[in-house]
Amino acid sequence: MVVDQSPRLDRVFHALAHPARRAIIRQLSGGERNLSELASPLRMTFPAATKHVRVLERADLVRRRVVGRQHLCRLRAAPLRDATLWTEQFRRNWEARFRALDELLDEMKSEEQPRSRRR
Amino acid sequence: MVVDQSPRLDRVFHALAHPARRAIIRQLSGGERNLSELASPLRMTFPAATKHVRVLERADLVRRRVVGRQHLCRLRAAPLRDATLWTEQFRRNWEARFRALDELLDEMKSEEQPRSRRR
DNA sequence: TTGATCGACAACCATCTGGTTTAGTATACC
DNA sequence: GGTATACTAAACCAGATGGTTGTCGATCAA
Repeated sequence: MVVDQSPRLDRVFHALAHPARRAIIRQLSGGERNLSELASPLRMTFPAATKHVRVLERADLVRRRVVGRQHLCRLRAAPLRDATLWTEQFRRNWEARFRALDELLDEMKSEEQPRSRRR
Repeated sequence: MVVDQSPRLDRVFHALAHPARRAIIRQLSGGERNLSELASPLRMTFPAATKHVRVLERADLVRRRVVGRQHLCRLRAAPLRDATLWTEQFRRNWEARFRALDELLDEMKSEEQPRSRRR
């Protein structure tokens, strides 16, 4: 494989590369939102905001369902996982430098579920 | 914070969004390479390839040192860590969907260092 | 010193991005 | 019915992106 051809990853990383789209993701991590709710905190017009949502949809980071006149959006976790796994694969070769990351992730894991340690 | 203003993350995710640049990163995960080595497997001209390297440098994913007429590039892990941490922060809200990721990461961790389990 | 190699730089081009404004459709509400 | 609300779609624009070709400088090696 000469070049890492993966249009899916292209779209995911590209979607994450804009602050407005990361802000949308952050909002959606709190649950479903309609387009007006997503657009209002962004410093741009409504059509511009919906374009960003569309970019997130193309990356499959967001799915929408239509309820009446509202378009409710929700976050999809799988592409975030793919992005993480891509970066994580280099940890093998860069272990020393990544040691701090391991500890951070372990902290996050234990903060989030202090009761049930898996494995 | 209205919008997730972080030009550093912008640059990192943008750098990761092109297959040629991911291929360069993959090559560099095997150790230092000069520009010719990085460019040759890519299906494009040399100047195009060096532009991609420059994008990676702007994201601080790559640093170069000049030795004679060769420019040796090496990977920097910190920005990859930042990217991972950004996506990981949503795992709290999407735990069930991310459970599979935890297991995969644990597998990678144990494959890579089967002897010393930290913590 | 000559030639080959490694790389920078500039100019150019097509396409994509990220924003706007304007106009239009469909649903909900009084 | 009439009006506000939620959203789409199209046209337009400036600037960024991703590629090319051509020219040049510096270093290594014979």
